[in-house]
Amino acid sequence: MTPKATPMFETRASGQSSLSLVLGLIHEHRAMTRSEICSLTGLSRSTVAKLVTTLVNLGFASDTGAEQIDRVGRPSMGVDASKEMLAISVHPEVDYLEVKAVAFNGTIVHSEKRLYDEPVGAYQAVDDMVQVIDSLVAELQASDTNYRILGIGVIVPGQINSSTGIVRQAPHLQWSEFPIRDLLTERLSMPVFVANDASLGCKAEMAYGAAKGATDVVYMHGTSGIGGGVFMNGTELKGFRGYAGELGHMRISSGKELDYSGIQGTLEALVRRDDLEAVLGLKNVSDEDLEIALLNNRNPESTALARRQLEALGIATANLANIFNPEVFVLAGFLRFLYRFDQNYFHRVIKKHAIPAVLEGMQIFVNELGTNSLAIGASELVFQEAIADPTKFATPAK
Amino acid sequence: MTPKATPMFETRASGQSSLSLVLGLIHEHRAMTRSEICSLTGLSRSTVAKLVTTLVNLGFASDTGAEQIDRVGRPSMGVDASKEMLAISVHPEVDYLEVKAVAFNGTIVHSEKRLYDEPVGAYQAVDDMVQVIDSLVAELQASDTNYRILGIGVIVPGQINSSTGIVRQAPHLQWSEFPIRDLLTERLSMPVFVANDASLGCKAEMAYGAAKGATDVVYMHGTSGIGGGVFMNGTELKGFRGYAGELGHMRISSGKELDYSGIQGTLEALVRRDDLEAVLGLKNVSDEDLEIALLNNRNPESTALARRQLEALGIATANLANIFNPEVFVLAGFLRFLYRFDQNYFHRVIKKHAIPAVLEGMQIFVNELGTNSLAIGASELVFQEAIADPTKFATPAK
DNA sequence: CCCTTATGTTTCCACACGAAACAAATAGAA
DNA sequence: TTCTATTTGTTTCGTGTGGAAACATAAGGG
Repeated sequence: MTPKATPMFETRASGQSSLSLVLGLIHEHRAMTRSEICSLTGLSRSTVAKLVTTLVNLGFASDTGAEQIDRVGRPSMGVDASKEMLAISVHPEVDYLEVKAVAFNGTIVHSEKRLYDEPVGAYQAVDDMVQVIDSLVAELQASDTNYRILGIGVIVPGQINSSTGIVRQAPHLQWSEFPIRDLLTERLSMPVFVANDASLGCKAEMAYGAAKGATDVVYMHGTSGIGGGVFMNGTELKGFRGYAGELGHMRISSGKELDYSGIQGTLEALVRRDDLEAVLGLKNVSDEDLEIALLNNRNPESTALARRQLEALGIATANLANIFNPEVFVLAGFLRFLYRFDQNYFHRVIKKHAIPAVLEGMQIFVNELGTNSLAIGASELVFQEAIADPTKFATPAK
Repeated sequence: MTPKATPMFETRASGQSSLSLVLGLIHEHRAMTRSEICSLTGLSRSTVAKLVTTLVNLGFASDTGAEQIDRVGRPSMGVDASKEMLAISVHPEVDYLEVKAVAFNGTIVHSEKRLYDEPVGAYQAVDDMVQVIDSLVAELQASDTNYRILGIGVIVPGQINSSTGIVRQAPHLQWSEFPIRDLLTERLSMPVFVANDASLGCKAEMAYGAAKGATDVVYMHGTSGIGGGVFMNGTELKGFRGYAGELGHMRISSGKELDYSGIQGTLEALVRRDDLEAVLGLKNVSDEDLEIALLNNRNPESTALARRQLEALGIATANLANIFNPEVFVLAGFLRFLYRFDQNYFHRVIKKHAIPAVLEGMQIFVNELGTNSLAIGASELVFQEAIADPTKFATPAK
């Protein structure tokens, strides 16, 4: 019964300060005027002025001159999100390692890809990451722009516990129980954040893509398996240990087909990219080529298979609609063109299996963001942390 | 592009003020000392003193004398959650209308039940509610204790849009598109909050029952259908329009059995209370009687049926575990004794269909709270609102 | 050139919270 | 009993966040 010294809650900071609020808006809009900030936040002009100047001093934003013409009244002054504050995204895959640098205003400042002929082990991959990032950091610091790096965002194609930063299982990479975050933090001496690839794809689509403006989003990404990301009321569903969103393992049929985890009748077992390749006589082709082949060669076999897969996907989608009542569904990866193959049929299946109430106003989209989507999601991992506590991430400025 | 006058966010109040924080703790603990508040919140003694006195002035708490002996140092002063601040819970069902008054400290101050011989229409039900509540209010105000009523919490056995307060569909009551909240608000001139019964059961179990302390909880309640409630990271999953959590309509089999909504192969179609009654030769018996019959008459037919149902329930649970990665599952209603019938079998089914990571540390419980669980959940609806903004709900005090 | 409108700027004020010094109430030791 | 250590309540004062109001400034329109 001795009173503990450690408080249960952070007294302040739970209340997202106005500084964070404004910084978040600037990041989201990339550029806006002071008066827009006033009307969006409800803060007074005096307060906004103070906040913006501190943000400029911290380096998160830059003051642009008076903008906007053509309206009565004194023109408001513009604020831009910083082009110099960076987050570095790291994406290890079976056959490559991709590293990008994303600025606070969303532009991709740097992008490089190291190809692998054969799979490398987890520790080797970390060595490579460190090497690539170190040389990138050196290069950036040598440049004339005053770049400052806030942290690293790692994109993991597998199950990850985001609070401990340990990769639980990444089947394709063949990593398991790998403490990637701590290893990188130690060797890079920068804040490192780690998340699942589908979750990051969803985050990016919500920020700047198909699900822009929506707060309740379910995202399904088909590669070899089917990964998922779910955001409810604007925040990600993480679950107890951080493994929430394993949508591919949902069982929807009593059939005996096995998925990659050896579980029967799951979505992943019924909707398979390699089956689509096989029926079209293809193997290991790119998404683009598979899309063209599927949409342009409509023969009875491929149509039957696509329909079977669409039915399974539709049942899963209806289930998820009943469970989550999302505003937007986003289909990415090969689900994107499976959907396009016959979207009317897909909608019919959903209508049959979902209760009508949850379908009201629900929208289904395919992903809009292309190759940079994961990098942007990973940068968001870093930036959201910085936005939550701008002063912590303050670099002394030159 | 004209700047809107209405701010997107409430500037303050988004940051749960310390006043709310402390009030929430007092409500949760029912009684605690000032020093406990200090150590739990990390607030300073001076701040806690100020906050507590304002809460006492607002009527949410009462100062008790110095308590706790047997330890060195000046004894800390106690604070009790108010016994006089009330929320009224209203529960319309097919054959009864139940109204209770719950105090801010969790005690049930009043409880009454009006039985119906035959189903009444929605408007008749509202008339009855108003009548019962009006006379209850009169009675409470006549009493010597200085009761103050903060609001009404309505328990709806059906789909409800909690933001608009419109009952979308309540199959048993045969209500549909019924704007119950606005009707009651108008006629009672008190804040009225409305929510689904399963959601309220879950809320109550999380606050004071089987799921106490957990933040990620999935709750399934079996009556005639199967209702669900999901809380992730401490907040309820509502979805876009507020219909999230329709767990009973999850499709888990390709069979042709239909559920109450005419959808095939769903959990609700496979796990049915009336089938259990039928195999035991019963009809319209209470949960208690059905539990006794099921657990004590283990014949081959009932065992086979219960196992089939347990398998379906297990698959559904595994699906939900994959999707949500919850910390705690709570089974209520007839699922409670279906689970008890053979919980080992149930666990085996789950293990077969869920990915191992999500089962780590996951616990399955049956509901602990009894008859007052829904009333407590409904009161929580009102109290949480009051806690979020105590000054708004301040009654002038006598 | 004035008037209206919308914005930036400055000053002052309210409020929430904390730190520090002091007072009070306990248990245990001398 | 008396003194000390310990814990908590109380009071005072300082700090930081944000707002209101008055004023200055930059547009467009007559």
